[in-house]
Amino acid sequence: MQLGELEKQVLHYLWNAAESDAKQVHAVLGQSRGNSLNTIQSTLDRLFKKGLLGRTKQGHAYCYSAKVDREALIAKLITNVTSDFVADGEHSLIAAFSSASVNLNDAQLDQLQTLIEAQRKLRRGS
Amino acid sequence: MQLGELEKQVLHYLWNAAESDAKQVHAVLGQSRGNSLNTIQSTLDRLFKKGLLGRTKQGHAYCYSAKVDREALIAKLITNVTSDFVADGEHSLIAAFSSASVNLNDAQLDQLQTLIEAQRKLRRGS
DNA sequence: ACAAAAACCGATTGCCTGTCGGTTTTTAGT
DNA sequence: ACTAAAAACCGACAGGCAATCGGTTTTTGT
Repeated sequence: MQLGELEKQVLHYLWNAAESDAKQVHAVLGQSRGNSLNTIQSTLDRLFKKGLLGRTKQGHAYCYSAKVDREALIAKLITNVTSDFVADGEHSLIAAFSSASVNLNDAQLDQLQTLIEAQRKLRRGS
Repeated sequence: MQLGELEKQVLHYLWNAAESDAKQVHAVLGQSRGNSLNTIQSTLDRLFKKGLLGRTKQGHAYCYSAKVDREALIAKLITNVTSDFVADGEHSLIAAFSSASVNLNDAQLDQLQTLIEAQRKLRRGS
């Protein structure tokens, strides 16, 4: 699944705003980019069809809201883009880390370790 | 950077084979897919221009070889696909990890921790 | 029922991969 | 150096997807 520039901006917007209809999104994004309301509407519809947004008829217009949060989307994108290169049982993050670890500084290594610990704690808890 | 199906297959091939010219790649991939030699040549050239393959004139023909290994490509793809969603200063791999850590099993967490340790040891050493 | 608002449809553009035919350049052998 | 074959290069077209809207149909509130 490929995301275009406008689609990304819309997602960003909906992660930080309350659920909005096309008009509202257009007021914020479309105005500054010079898009027509229709363009925004198409984009919202495309994102909806991709399953990234949810929508409900709110009186007059559809109200859109993010269906997947930022973290879930990132995870999804990673899986999509790497799935052809990872073997069963392997995880792309591990493969990526083994090649990228050199580029991480000490603080980032610490950060990663902390995240691992947090994840471990989470599992022991449940 | 988007990778097409044939491009992925070529990369897979070159990770497992010695450096090859178009003819050799065609013999293995093109034959079974019904591609012309030209198609393979174009694909090799496009991958070269993307910086994923290296090539040297070997007597008669260009000999192509993978310039980035599988792990590095995975890291690159992850960075590409996530960069629009991570804040400045944040490392995309770390952001990616915090997004996807839930999908790692215990063994994979261990593995990651081992890799971090190895990287740390490396730094203390030099 | 009617006017306004919103949704929907269809067309166009631009970018990228896959696909090759055909032409030019390079190379090896004599 | 000449020539035939091999390889590289060029340009074109199809197919897919995002962006972009104009115009038409449907919905909705009064």
